[in-house]
Amino acid sequence: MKSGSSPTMKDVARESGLSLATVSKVINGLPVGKESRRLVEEAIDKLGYHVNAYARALKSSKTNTVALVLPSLKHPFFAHMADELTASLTSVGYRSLLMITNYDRQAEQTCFSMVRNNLVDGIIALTYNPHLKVDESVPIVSIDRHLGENIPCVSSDNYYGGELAAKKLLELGCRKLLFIRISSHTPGEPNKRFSGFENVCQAQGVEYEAILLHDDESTEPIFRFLEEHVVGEHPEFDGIFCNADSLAGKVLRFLQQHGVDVPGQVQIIGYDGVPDFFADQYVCSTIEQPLSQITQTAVRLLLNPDESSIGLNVCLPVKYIPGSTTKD
Amino acid sequence: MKSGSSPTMKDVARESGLSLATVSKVINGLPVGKESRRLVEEAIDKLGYHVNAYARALKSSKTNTVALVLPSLKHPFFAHMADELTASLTSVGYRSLLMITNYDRQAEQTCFSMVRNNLVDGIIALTYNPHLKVDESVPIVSIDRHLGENIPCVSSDNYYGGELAAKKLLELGCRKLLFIRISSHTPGEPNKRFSGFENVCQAQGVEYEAILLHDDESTEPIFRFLEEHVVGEHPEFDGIFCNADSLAGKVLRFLQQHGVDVPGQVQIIGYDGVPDFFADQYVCSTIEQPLSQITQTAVRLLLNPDESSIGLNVCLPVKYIPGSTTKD
DNA sequence: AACAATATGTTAAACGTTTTACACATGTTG
DNA sequence: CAACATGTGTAAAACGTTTAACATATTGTT
Repeated sequence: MKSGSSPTMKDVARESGLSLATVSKVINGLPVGKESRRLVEEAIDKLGYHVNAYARALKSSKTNTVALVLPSLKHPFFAHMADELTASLTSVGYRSLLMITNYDRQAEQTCFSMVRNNLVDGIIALTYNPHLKVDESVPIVSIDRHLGENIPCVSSDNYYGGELAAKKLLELGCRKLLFIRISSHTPGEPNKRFSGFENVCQAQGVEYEAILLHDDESTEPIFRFLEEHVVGEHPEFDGIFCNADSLAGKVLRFLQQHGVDVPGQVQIIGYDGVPDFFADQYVCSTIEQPLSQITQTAVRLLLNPDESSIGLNVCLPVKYIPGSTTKD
Repeated sequence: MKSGSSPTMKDVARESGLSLATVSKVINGLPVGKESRRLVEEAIDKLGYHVNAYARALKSSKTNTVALVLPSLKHPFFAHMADELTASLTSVGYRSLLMITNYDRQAEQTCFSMVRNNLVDGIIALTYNPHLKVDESVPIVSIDRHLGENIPCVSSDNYYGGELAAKKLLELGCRKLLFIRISSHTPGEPNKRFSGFENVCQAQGVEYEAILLHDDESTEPIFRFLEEHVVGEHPEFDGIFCNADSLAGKVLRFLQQHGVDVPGQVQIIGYDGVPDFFADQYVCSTIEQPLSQITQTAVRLLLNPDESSIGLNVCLPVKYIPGSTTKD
């Protein structure tokens, strides 16, 4: 073994007096004589041998690495997602290659191209680019968005989540509902939250209004709307559903600063259900996404594509979590 | 090219009628005839060739990948750190291999062993294990902790941060200070926050007390202490310095729930300076760590170890950020 | 005692790059 | 016109594994 560089299987073979193939077998847990195994293991210990992942990947075209393509880690929901995905992957012997896109379509495309045909065994992605060119040569699992006919997608039950929020608000005595939605320009599963919400309102003949904000715009218009229709003695709306806790947090703060009593006059329900790390509690009443289930399912779907028990598209149950912004 | 598998340099060579070596030169931007370059590039486009990162890494022992070893992404500070580290690395053509340790010493060791001698070109780590065996064969940059004589460490100016907090509280009229510290069992740079704090108090002859909580313990004892010495008509302490915003957030909430007027009766300063994502503002008055500088320095230090302008140990300036928990 | 059958090892050819040493024109110089 | 620098391209040997195909030793069966 040349000093400075690390020991290879060849060195182990020489040290143990056995052949390269035998060493390989020991390393990979293939059947090998008891005595030989001992000799090889001793040599490995003595030399401090570690398998070279790159040589192995080259030969076996198996990298044991999965790319995680996420918009940002500044949003706690995505940060938690990355945390749990990595944990899931680690527990089954995989590594995570982290790629952050900053919600940029070009960057998303770059990620998908970079991993083309090598580098990773699969991709778990949460993307927005509607024209994403996906290469079928690498298995992909998408979160919250359909990327193509054959690409598995896992999401929470957004439609039901929307229904649930509307139902809860009505149950809690609200008479006129407001849906505030911040959304990308891309059609994705989360848009179904609105359908569910609308459906309940219409079925129950309840008045409602919905305002939409694109994620590349300022939140100003929303605040102006609130100022005009909610702030004051007699708010026009007494129940607000926001399609993200982060948005709900801002709405809550704005209303509080403008003297609106939450949940007294107006009740608010958000979506996502990531606890606020600092306060160690939920920011507001919310529809909680089953984050652990989502990540675990994504990993399973990616690594066992044939496991027929899970479908191609998985929709996981959401749960209502009462918090400080509703009367329950 | 066999169908199903991806094209290799060999295929490109055949397609372009040139040799393997020439193709390699084109790919790596080495000098090559104009016409040859064109032919090769055409063939690459036509076949959709992508270089195999593993073969390249094997041959050149350069992976263009850096391991990020962090305790968790559930804590926004670390999440932001991962986000920015990845951005920095991406901007210079590197990839991030994400490894989460969950503050577990064994897991930390596993990470350090896994990357041994291959897999990555370097490690950026924030660890707690005091007995971490580090292998000098891979360049390491440590954050907030000295890992060894030759291992660069980058941190914020913790000592000055502690001083600053004490000075500010005194400036704002506090008479008796409380330092609440949550800490791992490992001696690390952040412990200097206390020294700085203590130093100012002693120099100015101000009364103070410090309580310590290990990060594997419940926060109960702290709450009991607060209940006994702070809650009530006449709080014994009128200025509290917490060595983390997350801790400060909990203290703040506890005091508010028990009727203490913050910042009226008691003022609080935290440490870290990560804005609360939901509220879109700082949780409390705080000593802000220069996160971007930390991450950028870590990356520079890792990739240009010889650049003598940066020292082996870098200590970056902190800043006081007034917030809702102090009177300024 | 002869011969399968089985257990255990070995040899050598891949995997897809990079890179050193070399070959061959072509043009330049004394 | 020999001698030589220069510009371009090629051949072939690595890098450290995995794995098929093969060799040899061991055991059991008649």
